[in-house]
Amino acid sequence: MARNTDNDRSRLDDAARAGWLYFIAGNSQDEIAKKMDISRQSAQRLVALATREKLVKFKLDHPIARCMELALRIKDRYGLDYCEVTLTDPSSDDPALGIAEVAAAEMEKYFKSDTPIVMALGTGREVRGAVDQVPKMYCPQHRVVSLIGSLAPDGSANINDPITVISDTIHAPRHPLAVPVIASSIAERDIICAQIPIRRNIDLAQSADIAFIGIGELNDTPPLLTDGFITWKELKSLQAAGGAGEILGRAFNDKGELISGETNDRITSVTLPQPANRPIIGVARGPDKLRAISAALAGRWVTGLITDEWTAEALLR
Amino acid sequence: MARNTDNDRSRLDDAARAGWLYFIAGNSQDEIAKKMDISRQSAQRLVALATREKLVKFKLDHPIARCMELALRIKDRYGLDYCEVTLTDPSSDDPALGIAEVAAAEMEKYFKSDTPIVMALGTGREVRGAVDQVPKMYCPQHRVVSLIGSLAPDGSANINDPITVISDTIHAPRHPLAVPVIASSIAERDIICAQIPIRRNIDLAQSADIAFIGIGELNDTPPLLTDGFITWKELKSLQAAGGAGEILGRAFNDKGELISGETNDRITSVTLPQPANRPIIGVARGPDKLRAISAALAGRWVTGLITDEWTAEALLR
DNA sequence: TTACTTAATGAGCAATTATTCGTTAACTAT
DNA sequence: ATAGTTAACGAATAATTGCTCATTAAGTAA
Repeated sequence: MARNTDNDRSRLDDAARAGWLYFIAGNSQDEIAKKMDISRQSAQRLVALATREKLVKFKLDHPIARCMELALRIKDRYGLDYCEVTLTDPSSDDPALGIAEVAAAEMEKYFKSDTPIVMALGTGREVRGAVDQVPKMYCPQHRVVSLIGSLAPDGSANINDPITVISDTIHAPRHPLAVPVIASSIAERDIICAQIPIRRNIDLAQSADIAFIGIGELNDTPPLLTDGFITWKELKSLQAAGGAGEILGRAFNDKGELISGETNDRITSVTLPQPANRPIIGVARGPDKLRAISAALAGRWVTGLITDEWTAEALLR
Repeated sequence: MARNTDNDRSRLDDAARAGWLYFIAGNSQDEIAKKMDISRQSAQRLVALATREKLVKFKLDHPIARCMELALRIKDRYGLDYCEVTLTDPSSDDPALGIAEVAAAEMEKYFKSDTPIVMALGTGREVRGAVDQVPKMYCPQHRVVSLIGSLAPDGSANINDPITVISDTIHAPRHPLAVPVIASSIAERDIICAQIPIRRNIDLAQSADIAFIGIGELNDTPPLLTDGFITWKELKSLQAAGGAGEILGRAFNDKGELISGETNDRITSVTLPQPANRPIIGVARGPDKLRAISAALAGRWVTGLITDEWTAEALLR
């Protein structure tokens, strides 16, 4: 069990202090140990804790020519308003590595605005990774709204919903969508979405000033399946219908056209305009998602893309 | 001699790439070496270059209870609108360590504004350190203006003037004050300051939305002396008149009252309102400056202060 | 071309940092 | 109170990183 929170807090304080001395003041862990009057090992542990808990953030502030060029070409080729390309670590399989940091910086930019905005968020590891990177801020003027249900198939609410996290981070009111992602029938979907509070959130989400969404793959192990939102049979039938990817649970083919029927009819998530007519930023990278991203761009589901070097190069081939 | 710039650029690109793989992707230098197909030592050098050139920025994102509390008490005690307290590295003698990063973040906040602002800057290592930390941005809507002359005693223009640097960093028009810091006589000062272009800049600076200034000490080795702006004799006479510190070259006593006569009459720098009636942030820390900071606060020369834990504690004693 | 200067390189070594493991301390639930 | 569980700790050691130095490559001036 965890000790009391006070203890945790002061330990994090110590970690922050150690991390500061290490990264900003450039001390060795030995020096930190002396200054904080702890053992060298403890100093090491505090520094590790500070990085693990992301108390210390690293930011790369240099325009890498190759990435700039790729971003420009992607924007041009796919008619995007916005594109950001970050580096690739070929050996990492973290689907959010790099792009999460960039997406977080972009989100932060919006939050810094004085005029109130509404930000809509999807789910997925990329969006989740991004909200984790946003620094603590105080902006009660903004609102954050979910684009997709937060109830797991077993009915449990997802406490780690990006909306919950970001709302706590920036101290803004949240509007989660407390509904199952996929209803058991079309009729049920209609009933759920017709409920006044739900309806209101959906309306809010549809009028959001900016949206960040993941783009999901529909190969044999998509999160949709492994998280239990759809069955193996449903996946197979989406694939058979030409499913290339999904956004907010809605599957589309390689041209980016919605697949009709199947689970698509029972999805409760917010319907995005196609082609996108307001800022919708897709956050995705990696070989697994290449086909899905390409299809999403073809279908003009997004107006912006945050991806990595490898994916950008592949998209341009 | 330096090789061509293209070479430098691509080396910095490589450095950024290595730094990214190291700090963000968490690779070891060995792994980086393999991925970039260079030797381990080269990888190490690139990572070092990336940190040295500040391509990778470290940011601490955790409210350290002690610093928050000190900031609150300073604000309260000295009637400031704004105060930020950062950590202290007792063994470092860098006068800007820590506070430069905080000041840079604060500047960035202003620059992120869409509505055009005018930012006025003083000189000194703290302000210089801060502008060095501001990331590249594109904000031609803002203007930056100097509060103090940029001509050294020998008549040479200071290419490393904070105004020049920040103007390049954020791509905003600059308004330097191309005059000697101290004129040789009161009459000369008046003539210099009456020139139309100079006059215009001074007016602009006086209407700035925000100003960041250093606070200088008047002990036996102040930068004013070592940089040759004033003579040993002038320093002694300022000290004899009770000089406790200086802002923009103007000396004041422990109560923060301007010393009359002496070099103060020949200073060409912009006159700040006393007490300050618009946002003026002082950036200073350290035992050497304690007396000067205390005097500046007493005289209400600033509405905000960025300092460190040690100085904050000392100011509250 | 030749001599000279500067920068980049890799080897070897020193210093620092990370991990593992056994022990102790602190809390929890009975 | 007591057994059980978890976190923190320091020692030892493994791994990584930083530095020095001799050498090579590349550019520069005569």
